[in-house]
Amino acid sequence: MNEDVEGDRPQRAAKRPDEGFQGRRTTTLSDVARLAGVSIATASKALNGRAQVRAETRTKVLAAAEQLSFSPNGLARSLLSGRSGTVGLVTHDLEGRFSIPTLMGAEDAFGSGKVSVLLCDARGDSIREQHHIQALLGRRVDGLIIVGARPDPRPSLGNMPVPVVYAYAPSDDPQDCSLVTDNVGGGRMGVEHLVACGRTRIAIISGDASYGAAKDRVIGAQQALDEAGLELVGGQALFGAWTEDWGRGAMRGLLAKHPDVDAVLCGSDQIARGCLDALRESGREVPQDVAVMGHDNWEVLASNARPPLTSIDMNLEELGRRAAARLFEAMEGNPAHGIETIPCRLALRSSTAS
Amino acid sequence: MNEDVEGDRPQRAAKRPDEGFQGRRTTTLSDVARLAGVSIATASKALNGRAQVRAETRTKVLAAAEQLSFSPNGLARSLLSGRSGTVGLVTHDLEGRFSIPTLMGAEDAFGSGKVSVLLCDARGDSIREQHHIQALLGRRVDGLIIVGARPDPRPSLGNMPVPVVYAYAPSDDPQDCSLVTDNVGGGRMGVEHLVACGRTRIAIISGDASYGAAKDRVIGAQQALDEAGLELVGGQALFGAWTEDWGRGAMRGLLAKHPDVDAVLCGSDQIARGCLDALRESGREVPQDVAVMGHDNWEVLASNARPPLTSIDMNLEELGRRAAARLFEAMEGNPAHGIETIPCRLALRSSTAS
DNA sequence: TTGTACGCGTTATCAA
DNA sequence: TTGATAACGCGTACAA
Repeated sequence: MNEDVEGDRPQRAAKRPDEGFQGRRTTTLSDVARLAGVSIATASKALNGRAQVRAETRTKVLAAAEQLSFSPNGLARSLLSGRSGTVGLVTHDLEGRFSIPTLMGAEDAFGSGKVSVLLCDARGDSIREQHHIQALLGRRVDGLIIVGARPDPRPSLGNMPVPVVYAYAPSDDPQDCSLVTDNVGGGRMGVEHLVACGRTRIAIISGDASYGAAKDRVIGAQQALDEAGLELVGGQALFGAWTEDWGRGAMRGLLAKHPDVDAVLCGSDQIARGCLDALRESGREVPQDVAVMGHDNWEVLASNARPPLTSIDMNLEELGRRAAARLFEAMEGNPAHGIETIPCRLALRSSTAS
Repeated sequence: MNEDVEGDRPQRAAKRPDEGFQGRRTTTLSDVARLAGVSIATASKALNGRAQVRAETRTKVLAAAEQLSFSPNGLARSLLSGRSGTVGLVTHDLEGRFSIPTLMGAEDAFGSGKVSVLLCDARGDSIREQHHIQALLGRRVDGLIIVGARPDPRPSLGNMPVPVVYAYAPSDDPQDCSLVTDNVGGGRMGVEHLVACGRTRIAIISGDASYGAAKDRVIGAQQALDEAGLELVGGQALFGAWTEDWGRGAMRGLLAKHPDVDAVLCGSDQIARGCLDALRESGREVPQDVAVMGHDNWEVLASNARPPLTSIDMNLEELGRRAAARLFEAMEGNPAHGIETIPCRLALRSSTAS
């Protein structure tokens, strides 16, 4: 049991109380300095590319660092600089469809640089949210992104010691910085596309009326209809649930009462899938007889539909990237206020190709 | 522009060079100590519930901390303790279906306690993976979880300064600790369920043959068929793609050649959805005439199917939790080795209810 | 060009 | 019971 390995300074071996893993101490800057035969300060300057160091010395230090596979301790750096280089991302919809692209966008916008994302799932529970936020603040995150589960306003966190950006679900305080998808614009875009395809007998099968998203999309669609001088088939949008079942049932009812319908704008891709099924079973051809549009552009549903489904894409990744950008700006001292709306995008497939 | 706000110690105001946000310095332990009229050491003890402090003093300190809404600097703590209380989670499939539940399980297992998750998306790129790992190591994560995009073995990261656990995609080094889903067992479970439902003319429509998962599931199914003394309808499993289209086409072919088939085990829920469509259009009743099973238990596909789809659930959340647990053990000095397999679970719905 | 010394915010150890 | 002090690992004035 004599310590004849790693011959250098065995007397430190017993100093650390609680060596969880492998008992191998991580190498520090002073290890590098010692091996290179210089002071810690010089080693630091050499490694950080400071100018005041002789080329030969720098080479020596770099070699030593390489040999010891030195990696500077970010915690120590952060402690010194006052910024941790991390942001907290608290999501309320990790299992769901909406937070993931947002998260990807944010991770994307940060990832390349020197910022890492600490992820927490609060699952719609404000107690848990508070808990996570305290933990993140304790870790001295430089900022927070709060991702909601649905686009309805949520209570503000109030004054926080770091900048906060709300994504998908806006804060109810207009002083906060929020980013949301443009549901009104999405609905409008849907109708405009159908009109451009030459449709005039348009119906809307929306989702759960308790969601602001459902109503907003209908509002936008109605605006576009008005501008085109068209009446909604059936007189009003149909509200129900975000399911295929609802889409099927509603479509059947619609066909029974208004067999001359030539386009259906759906509140989600799931609803649209139900519509497509009902139409096929009634013998209608899509898009020849009836055009169908979804919303969300959920790839697995839209691409695999028969025919593949034209859908409104909410640009969630862009929303995430933008949230990250806004947070970044706020961290630099230029906070934005109010609600910023990210425009939708048309994902064109065959279900409307006129 | 006189500083007559926050009256306390304005002379420090100009000390910090780079006040990104609000110019408000975060309160430190020494602020608390000063306000409470005690030393830093005493304040620390009081806040951490150490015994050697008078009750009255503790109250005083607690009050001061409360008043200043003090939150201890985790970075300083970590620097001292040598553990950051964070783990890095590198995923290769953030947009996909499999990493999210795994991630949730891991977040769940850690989240309640004192560990936070740093998330990185490497997108299947080993360069990016290496980059992220270096960044995480620089942040002194206490461990790493590597989540693959599919269950085929992947190259080991080799010796790392912290414990590593591989989830979903195992490492090719048996000395590493990996957790995977039981694809063989899942296939077996599928056939056993169909046999228990009284089916004897079973066919298999699998996915992309280049995936180990596709082949493994078939192997397990074949074992169960052998044990039941049954022959596979068509003599062999059909391989194709992970799409509804493939499921539809394959099912049609199957019905043409083997109209007496009474059960189909599918390689995924998407494939199963295609099967169901083809069966319905051929006039077959599910499950009366033909039972159909999926794999993955992808809620949005399985629950909304007609009829709702029985599926094999891979227990990915459990896999994530287990990965977190194994990582935790390794961090405590008890690393596990080899590949651990998480059993599947039957998600029973109407498409097989005999 | 190099080295010394200080501070970042905590906790633990000792002495008072 | 309390307080001064030494770490933790690094960057950076300042002195040599």
